[in-house]
Amino acid sequence: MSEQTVIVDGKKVSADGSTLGDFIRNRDVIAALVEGQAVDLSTPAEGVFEIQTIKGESDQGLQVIRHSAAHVMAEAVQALFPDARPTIGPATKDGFYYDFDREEPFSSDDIEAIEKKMDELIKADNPFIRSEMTKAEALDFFEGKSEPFKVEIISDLDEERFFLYEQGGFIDLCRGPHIPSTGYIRAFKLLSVAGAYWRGDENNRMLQRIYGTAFGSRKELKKHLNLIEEAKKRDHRRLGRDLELFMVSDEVGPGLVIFLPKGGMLRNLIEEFDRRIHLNAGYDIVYGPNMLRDRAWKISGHMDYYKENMYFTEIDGQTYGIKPMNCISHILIYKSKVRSYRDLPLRYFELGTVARHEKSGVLHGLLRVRQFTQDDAHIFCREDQLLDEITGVMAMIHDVMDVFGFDYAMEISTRPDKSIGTDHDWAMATKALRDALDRKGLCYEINEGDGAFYGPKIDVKIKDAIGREWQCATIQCDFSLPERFDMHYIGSDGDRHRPVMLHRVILGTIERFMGVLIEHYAGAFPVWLAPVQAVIMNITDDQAEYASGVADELKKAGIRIELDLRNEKIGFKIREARLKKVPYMVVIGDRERDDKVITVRGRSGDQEVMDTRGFISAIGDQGPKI
RNA sequence: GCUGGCGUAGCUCAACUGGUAGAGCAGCUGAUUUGUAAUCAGCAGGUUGCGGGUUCAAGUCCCAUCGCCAGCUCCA
Repeated sequence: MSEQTVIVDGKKVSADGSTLGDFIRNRDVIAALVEGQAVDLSTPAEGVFEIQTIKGESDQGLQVIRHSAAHVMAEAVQALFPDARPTIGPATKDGFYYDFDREEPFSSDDIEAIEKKMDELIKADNPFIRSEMTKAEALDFFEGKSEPFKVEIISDLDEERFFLYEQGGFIDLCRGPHIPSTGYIRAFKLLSVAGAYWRGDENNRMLQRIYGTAFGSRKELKKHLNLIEEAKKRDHRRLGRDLELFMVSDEVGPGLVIFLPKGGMLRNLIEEFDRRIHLNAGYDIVYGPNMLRDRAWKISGHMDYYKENMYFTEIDGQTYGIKPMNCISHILIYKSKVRSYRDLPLRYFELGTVARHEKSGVLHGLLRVRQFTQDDAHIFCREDQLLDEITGVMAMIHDVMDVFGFDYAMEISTRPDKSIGTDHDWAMATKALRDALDRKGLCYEINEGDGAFYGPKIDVKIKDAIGREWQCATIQCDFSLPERFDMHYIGSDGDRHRPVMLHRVILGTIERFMGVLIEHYAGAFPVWLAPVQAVIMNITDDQAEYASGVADELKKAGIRIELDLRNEKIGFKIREARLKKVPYMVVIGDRERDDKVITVRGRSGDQEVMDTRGFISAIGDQGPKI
């Protein structure tokens, strides 16, 4: 061992050391970056000149801690349940999991026992020791341990060197890096057990996945657990019931939503806004029927590719399919007469209600249902108009998300292996999608090969209360349907040409959008969306008449109000209005009646005395400027 | 659809190892006329999701079915 100097986070550190860890005297540091690569602190220091430290609180550090926690969990499971075969156990966005193959399911008692065992293992502070094997050695080793899943992983990988990590008595195949020793895990919690298919394929065996999370400190962990609790309070299914927005009924069936009066009002406000922006953007409003003869679905290809997801009925010996999409009618509208190149683009908009037979396990409140209404439109244009049209749609999406205050992420999905359309079509359309985003300077991810078989698409995702992402807006190019329905227009050259077709939604579906919206606002909708904008409440019966007069005046001005004349204390009425998240409470006592004014109390508790007219104009100013 | 968990009053939850289904809130009635997050009292509310079975006896145990929840797969 000889003295060596390494630059650690820009500072020179000299030490007699053989590993990177010898140059760091800080238990917050759990790994290091060498030439941009994350490595263990046990990595030999020989030949290393400069490192950056990775601390437990950093995103990268959390990943390392969580991944290591997964290993410790696997060790605990192996110790307690030797029959459980380990498979894989990565870190995730906010935790980790490990999948096991075991006949008997893990019970909540088992989870508790595993957690306890992990505590022991962490206390033991066993070091993570890295070693290396050739492919043959690794295969031999895991075959010897009867771990078929590891053997499968190794066989499928096209690499020669394999790395293993050992801590305590547990050895796992792993690239690393890991924390120096188990004691570096300062705060973790196991959260749930669920099934998961081996390698994510539903044809494979179902494994048991144990979810957990870990943080750099107990405080951070507690914060995270609180966040989950808070998110539960925002759950749109709970708020939907508490605020009397919607319901689902066993008699009606799963995935079928009934909107209650307040939810109906909210929906109506959203739809009115939606129609308005589409009219402004040059769309025509159209309506198609909810069921169409099977002949139409045969032409569209749905009978071949989408039949399992459709509902059918028979009328006069003819088969009809309930529409799972709105395109067919729009195409038929296009084809109802000969189109000239001068007519294009044509934009048909419909709040179209569709029905899809979703698998029972995926239904989720308003976010995943079996009958829903899309704010759907189909744009038919010439190739040279495609970029402008996509740009126009992106602008609408931007404006609408801005109105509601949503952050969103975008993805472009490109040509899949199985697809139709020419190379020219795909290249041209994919370029148009990219150019539209680039033109607006928007960031996006590319999902190679994830497009529809009939064309590339842009997906827009917004987040719900607990960070789950939901697809709302989407723009899809379609080379299939114009072909199948033999659509055309007459060009300036007098020849027939095939139009380009875009499917697009802005809100996506009204149901889902409302679900995300409820969670986004935690039920406290902005004034322009609030089903009830104000509750008028009197203090005693003496002001009932005056309060009714105020209520009439507000109602006449189009303000959505409720009149609370019940024989209850004002504190009780205010409490109720607050629980219902009503934006304004109009309090009327003797003072207000005598002075012919009202006292308006906002959500935050601030109050202002004003006359009715002033209140009306204040509320009227709060809608989006469109 | 798959794996696991769970279904008790409108809502939130009780009911020890099988032994007469309870409470709070909401609702209704009455009293109270009240100034900014819960006034008091009384009443009513259930074939324990639905259907079988075991047992002297089932909310509780078993089977089946419907639904809900978490995750997986799929998807707007």
